Amino acid sequence: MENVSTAEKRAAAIRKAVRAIKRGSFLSYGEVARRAGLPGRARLVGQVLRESGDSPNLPWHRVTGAGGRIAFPAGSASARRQLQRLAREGVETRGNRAIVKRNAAGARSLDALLWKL
DNA sequence: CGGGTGACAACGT
DNA sequence: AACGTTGCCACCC
Repeated sequence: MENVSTAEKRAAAIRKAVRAIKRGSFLSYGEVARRAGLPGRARLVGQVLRESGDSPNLPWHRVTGAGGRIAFPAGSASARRQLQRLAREGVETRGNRAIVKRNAAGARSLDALLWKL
């Protein structure tokens, strides 16, 4: 049997976490990393998604930057593709970002305050 | 070995 | 909202 490198294991954990994101919702790279057991490895998530390509098996479009920000340059083909897929799942979008739902109390996250959403 | 880079995040100004 | 800095880690010169 071939040796499964730690890199491959981590990639598998990340893809699993991404597949677990429910339709109509989205998570940040950092949150995906945390759920994959790799806290602080947000960049690794991006790297794995990039090399994983666009598989129907992997809902990469449900992974956004912090606060729903789309990681791709606004207007780029990839950004539009991601926004369109999110919108099709019922996620509200505006500009180059997905709108983060606020809780019932109307409280916004600390980051949302920083980003003036 | 050292430095730059990147589908990032958090904090400060 | 816009930058600059730092932390993070895999890769590539």
